[in-house]
Amino acid sequence: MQMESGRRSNRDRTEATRADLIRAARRLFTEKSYAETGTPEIVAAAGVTRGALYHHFADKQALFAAVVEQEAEIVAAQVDRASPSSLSARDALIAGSDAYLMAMGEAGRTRLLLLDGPAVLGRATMDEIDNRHGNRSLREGLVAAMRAQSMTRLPVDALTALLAAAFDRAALAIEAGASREDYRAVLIALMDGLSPAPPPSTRRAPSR
Amino acid sequence: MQMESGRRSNRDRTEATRADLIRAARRLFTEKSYAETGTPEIVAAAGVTRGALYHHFADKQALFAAVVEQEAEIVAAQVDRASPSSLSARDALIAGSDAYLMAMGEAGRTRLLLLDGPAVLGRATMDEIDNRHGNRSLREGLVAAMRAQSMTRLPVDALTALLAAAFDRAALAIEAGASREDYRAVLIALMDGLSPAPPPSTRRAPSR
DNA sequence: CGCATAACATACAGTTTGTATGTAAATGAG
DNA sequence: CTCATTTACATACAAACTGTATGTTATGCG
Repeated sequence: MQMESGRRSNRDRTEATRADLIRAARRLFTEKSYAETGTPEIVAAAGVTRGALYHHFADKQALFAAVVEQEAEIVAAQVDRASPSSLSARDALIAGSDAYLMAMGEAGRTRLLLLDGPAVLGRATMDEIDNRHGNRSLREGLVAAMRAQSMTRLPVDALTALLAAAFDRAALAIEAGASREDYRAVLIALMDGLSPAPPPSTRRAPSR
Repeated sequence: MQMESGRRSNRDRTEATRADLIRAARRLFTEKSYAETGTPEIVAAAGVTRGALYHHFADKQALFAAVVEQEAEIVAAQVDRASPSSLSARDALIAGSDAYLMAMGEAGRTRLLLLDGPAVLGRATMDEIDNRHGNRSLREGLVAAMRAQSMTRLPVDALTALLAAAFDRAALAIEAGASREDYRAVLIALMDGLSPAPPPSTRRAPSR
């Protein structure tokens, strides 16, 4: 039986401290904003000192990047889990869309990923993060749809980026109180519009 | 013949000072960023002191809002001028799109309006500004297209917001070095996809 | 066991922001 | 025209924050 906080390896200490810092920073960055959150407040919430922060991260921005990275991973995982390859291309895209909008409902997440992220880290860095996590499944879904259901041939990177931008804005609008159904309908219409063939049962059936 | 800088009315002084501050701030905010630009630097470039700044603006953020407002007006004016009502609904939308992408090519403008703007002022404020200037013509163009060419009936506000978001991301991508033609093609495809009827001469006509 | 290094904590210097206070110029009532 | 009031600034100040430099304690390892 060894003493509480007796002897920990350096790797464990580092991992724990980094996790504490990221957790505290995430909370504050989402509750307030990057600019309104000071490093003194973060380290107080994490139970360490600023020395620890600047030992593990180059600067405040690097800590923010770590938070954003982690958050993007979580969202991407939720989307992937919701759009299994067993679905048709179109159904997978729709399921993924719903999962994305749901995931972005988590409080403060839109500010983190869609407002502060691009402003603090720059669009280039955010694109890199998105392409590594989130956008991958969207892009694959679009490629699949193009092949399978003969979606109009279009530059895939541009299409992915623009649809992702639309999803992002939808998440923002919904959080701001707009109608989720309205935005969902438009998103689906935008995607269906790219298929030359009429989408299955988009015009609502006469019965009803 | 009266002395240079002899006697100026208060209204003139205010107007001139505000204009100087906004011009200097615009330059610095676009060359660097909101966060990296300090008020001492701004007032030095404007040739006044911080006292003048805080006399005319509540805080740094209010000055930034004035800059953003002015910039949004300029962009909206350029778009409106490029899409006269003499054009068909679809042609007007395309002309407006091109004008928007062109206008957003001005150095630093994307950072101002698309990155720092939303982060500093919040999406709600940016939406309000956009709806007052830029988005109005887009929205009207879409309504016209729905009526005239029978674009699919969709919630107009949501459609406007999502297409605007796509335009914004396109401007960002093009500035980052992506192919303008690729993004232009996808934007047009997205809009055309909303029309049940095949768009006029989308498959390029053999003649001409 | 003892030296090198990693993981912190503490102290410090430089900036920045917003405010409070002071001053000169313009405005307007009489 | 005069003078009191308000406006348009300039200057001084307090608080806060960021990054760095330096000091201390705990591991890693030969």
